[in-house]
Amino acid sequence: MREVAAKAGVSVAVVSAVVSGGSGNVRLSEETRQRVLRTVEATGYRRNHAARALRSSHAGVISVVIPRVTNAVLARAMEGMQQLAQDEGLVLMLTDANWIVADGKVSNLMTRLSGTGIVDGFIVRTTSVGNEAVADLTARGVPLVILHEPFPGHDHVCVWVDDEPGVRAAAEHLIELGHEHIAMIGGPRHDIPDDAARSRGFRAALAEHDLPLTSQSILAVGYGEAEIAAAIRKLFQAATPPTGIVVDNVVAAPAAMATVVDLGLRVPDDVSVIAYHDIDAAGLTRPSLSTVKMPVEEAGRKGLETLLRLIAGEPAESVLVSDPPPVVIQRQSTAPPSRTRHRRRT
Amino acid sequence: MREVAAKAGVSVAVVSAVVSGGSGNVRLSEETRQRVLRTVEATGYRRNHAARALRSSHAGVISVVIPRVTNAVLARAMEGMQQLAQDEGLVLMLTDANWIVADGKVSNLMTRLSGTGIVDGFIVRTTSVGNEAVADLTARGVPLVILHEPFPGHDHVCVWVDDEPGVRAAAEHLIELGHEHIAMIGGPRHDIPDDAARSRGFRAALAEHDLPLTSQSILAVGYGEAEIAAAIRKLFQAATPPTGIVVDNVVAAPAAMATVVDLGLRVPDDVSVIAYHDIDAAGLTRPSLSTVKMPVEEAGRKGLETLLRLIAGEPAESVLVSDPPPVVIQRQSTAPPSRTRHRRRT
DNA sequence: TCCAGCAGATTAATGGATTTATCAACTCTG
DNA sequence: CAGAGTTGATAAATCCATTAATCTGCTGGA
Repeated sequence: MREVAAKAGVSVAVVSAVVSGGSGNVRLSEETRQRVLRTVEATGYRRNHAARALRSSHAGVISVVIPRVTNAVLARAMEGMQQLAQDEGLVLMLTDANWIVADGKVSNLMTRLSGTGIVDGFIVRTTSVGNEAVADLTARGVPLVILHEPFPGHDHVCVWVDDEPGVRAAAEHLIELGHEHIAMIGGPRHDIPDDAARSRGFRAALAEHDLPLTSQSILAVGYGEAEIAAAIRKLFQAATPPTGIVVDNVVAAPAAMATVVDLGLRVPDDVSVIAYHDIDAAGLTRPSLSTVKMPVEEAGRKGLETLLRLIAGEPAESVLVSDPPPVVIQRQSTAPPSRTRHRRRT
Repeated sequence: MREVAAKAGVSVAVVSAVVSGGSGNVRLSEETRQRVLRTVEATGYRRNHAARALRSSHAGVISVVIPRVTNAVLARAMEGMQQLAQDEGLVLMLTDANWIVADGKVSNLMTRLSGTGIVDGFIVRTTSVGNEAVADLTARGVPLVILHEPFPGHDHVCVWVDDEPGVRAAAEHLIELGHEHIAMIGGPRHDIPDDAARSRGFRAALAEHDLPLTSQSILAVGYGEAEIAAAIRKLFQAATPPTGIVVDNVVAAPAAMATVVDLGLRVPDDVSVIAYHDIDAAGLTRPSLSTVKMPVEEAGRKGLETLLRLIAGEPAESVLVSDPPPVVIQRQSTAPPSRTRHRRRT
């Protein structure tokens, strides 16, 4: 910058003002501005952000940590954040949570990023409040927003879509089609206690239509292939297997569908399947997958908005985004139950 | 840091040495070390990375920019990078290329990150050398590695898997099963000129077995759903439609399979499909997808390794990783061609 | 004519960690 | 016991951009 200033025949303060778009009480004539800009171009000057961050204690970078970067639902949330980030001149930095846990102890990312200067705050997706990293960060007073419904008994700032009406809409779709035996599957075990939103939504839908709810109706098993497969098999070993299944997250749907097919059942003829959350890929399977579209982009945007408030030192509260409301997107995987139930081939 | 130094009764230089693990010619007694560490703990001191980066002109952050963060193949590459990053104490920062292109002009990310201080270098996935951002960065002398085979006539540093034997293995798998009419589909148009590795691999396999290669054998259409669908339809409008298809990237497979199914064709009975690159999700479709597994993790790791060399100012060359060699993973989507060809239902 | 006011620009302090040069005190060695 | 060598630690320069405080002309109004 000193070099640029020298070549342009001005002081560094002027260069700084030009480059950062007018700062402090430094006023510039248009002519000087242009001359400096030309010099910047000519010298190939690049602003040093470390220095900028140091001086202004504001890095302009937000770290987003999610369990799997390939998760398409969270990618949609990030798209929402990105719109706002763009407007605010912020950069989003995505990290897979699995990358930052080494030998059971939490991260690198902690030690490297939580310090001042590199990132201004965190947006984290955890399904468990027990997460060490999150506890540590909040304890240190680092601005942090969790993409999840609020955890009862904890005062983390949480922003996410409202799962209850979403899952309820999924269940109601099946009920409206005429299904009477409906089960729900998926979700990290600790994420679906009896009072969690998804569970509530599912129960509410069934209760409202006087449908039976057994101990087998809700299987919370995590998103692992093997677990999902086992759960599906379990469902169809029951005396009255379901004719409709709500998969509580679309990312668990492939494993669920595969198992259903492997059991010799046809979708939707023998079983209807609807997944919670909508992603593009749902339209590309055969049968394509009916889903419930949630305001995930909006939640992402709201999450960043909330984080920015936190960073600015303003008070911020947890929010459940419910606008626009859940929309059922019917594709090929849901249909009225057939009269003649097919028997499992094996 | 000054505060910590004061409380521990030492100078800031000592604290710096303790925190950064011994630097310069500052020697420490074990006793002092412990005392400082305790003070750091007690005061909740967090190292300011902006200052650190400013002074040492080394941020410890690598920016990875890829077209779609949900791309599972690239996620595998990132896992490879991550191993090395962990060892080196580096942080990887992932950004979706789509997020950083605003109004057709390139980015935010450019202006924000390419300056010194925030990131030390870039690993970029582009399939086109025309990419403005890449050209700009390399012109500015920013350390950058492209995840792609080398672009003829350009001297970018490129690291990737060797597509030629990979695609050849895919085609040979079909040939070994007895297929004689084979087509290849997918890939950005400009990514498959006649002499590109994938094209070469495909041609080589066919040539070696004296199989016909027509103008319809290789359709490079990009990864868009609609384009893929149109290409597949085109294939089956031909006089002698293929009995085997190589989809040149597994991320294009869902759209391809969906279209095949929609045409009333059965996989693998009527058509065998094999995809280039292996991802976990390939095992979860029904029929599950045969693939060719490439050393993608290794390429990712090698890419970062090369970037680090560049950052250190050492010379670095483009590399095509070919160890371990391609492995065909046969699942349900490939089988010998059936004698009695099914006709398209519609 | 004189001064207030303003446009346009400069000076210099600042942020926090790193690192070289330097220093004090102590231990050997011949 | 003098001088060399070592250990343990400090002072101060440095990295680069930001910005509050200041300064210089110049213009318009009284």
